[in-house]
Amino acid sequence: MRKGEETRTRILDIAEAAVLAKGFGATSIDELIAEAGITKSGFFYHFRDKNELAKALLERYIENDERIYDEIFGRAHDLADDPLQAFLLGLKLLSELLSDLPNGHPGCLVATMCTQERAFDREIQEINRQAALMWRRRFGAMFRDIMRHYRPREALDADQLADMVSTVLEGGIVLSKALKEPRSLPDQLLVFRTFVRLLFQPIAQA
Amino acid sequence: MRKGEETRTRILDIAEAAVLAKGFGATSIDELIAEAGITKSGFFYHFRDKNELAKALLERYIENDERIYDEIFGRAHDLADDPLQAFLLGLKLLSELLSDLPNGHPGCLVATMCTQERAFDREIQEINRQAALMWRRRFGAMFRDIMRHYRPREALDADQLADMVSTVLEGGIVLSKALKEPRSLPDQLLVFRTFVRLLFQPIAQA
DNA sequence: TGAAAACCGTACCGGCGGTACAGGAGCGGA
DNA sequence: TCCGCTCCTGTACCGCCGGTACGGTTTTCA
Repeated sequence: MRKGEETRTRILDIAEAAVLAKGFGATSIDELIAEAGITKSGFFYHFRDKNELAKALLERYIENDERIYDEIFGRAHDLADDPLQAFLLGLKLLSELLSDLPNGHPGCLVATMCTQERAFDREIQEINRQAALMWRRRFGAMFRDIMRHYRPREALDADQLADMVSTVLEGGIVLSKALKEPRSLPDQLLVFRTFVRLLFQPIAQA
Repeated sequence: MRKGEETRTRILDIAEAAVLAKGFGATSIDELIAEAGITKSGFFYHFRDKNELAKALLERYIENDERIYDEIFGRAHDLADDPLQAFLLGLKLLSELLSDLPNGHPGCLVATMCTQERAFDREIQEINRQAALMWRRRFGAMFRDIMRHYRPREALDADQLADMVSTVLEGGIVLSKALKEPRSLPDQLLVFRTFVRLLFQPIAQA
């Protein structure tokens, strides 16, 4: 029904913000229901327990994440025919999008859930793993496409390069938060972009 | 006194492992004292509250971290005169050290504490920030030294390059955990190493 | 040997995750 | 119109956990 979905979404919205700000353990159900204006029974009507909240939160987060990547790199591929140029443009668009977040990136749920591994069940760990594999497939395909047109100056594995995108994003988020410098994340992404450009730059002749 | 220090260290050892495995919130004091073989009173004799435990944990972790970097890059600088070769060697040594960890990297306390930001007080956030700044200073100095001898193929800021080391390490840890592939972290470090080598590679002439 | 350090034991508090269960408002369809 | 389903509310309760309070005891070192 409509009403139920709306309440459930509201709980997820509130929970996501709280979890990214304070961590999962420090986010209490009492706090969520107070902000959502429902009772404890209402909460447990929607989620069997806190772990199921985590699962729903994670699934929704990953789905949204994928949508953003689809959009950005889709647009990049529309604007540039060449796979390398499209990828470099995508990185730039992503960097700009991250710059425009007023308070910096709110944090990655995948990261928060795997820094607290054993606090969650195996199902969640598996969802997390699949998310990372999806990133690898996505960017791996792009690098393979690039490599069909450009010869890299150094022999690097497409999957490892793909993982580098995730690494820089996750690491950049951590560093931005630690340093309290929101610019670090988009900047790091641009540094990586320079590396990629360098890697596929044709050898200058004459 | 001596005995007190030993008990305190034992608590920290147990806590560190538990926090890295389950997160700070999911680590209970009851659990720690059971494993340490002491009582609750004993715990609170050593630490005023859980936050002070976190602080001690973080400080000890960072200290140890710095010591490892000192050792590895110190050794690299002993083995290679050239600053670039020394840095590249240091990255390789670090990658090898990370490969040799049987169950992969246990996790970075700096990362876990900043993905759970507001669960801790400002003092801890400041310690975290200082740690990230120390990394920047350390690697920034190395890159500046390298740049005095090599002209980079692309104009990149030494501090941003320094941050890239932290980014790759932190991101690699997250990715390794998410994928459950311990090799990812050392591999990512080697990919970064290739990028650095590429960046400072002299332009080939005929 | 004596004082300080390093605990132990016990009792208690409030918050939180979670359970159980009864009941009720609203709403759509037969 | 009333049945039944969704979507909750209200109340009571449980055990774990962080934390406090405080008196007593052992251990250690000067």
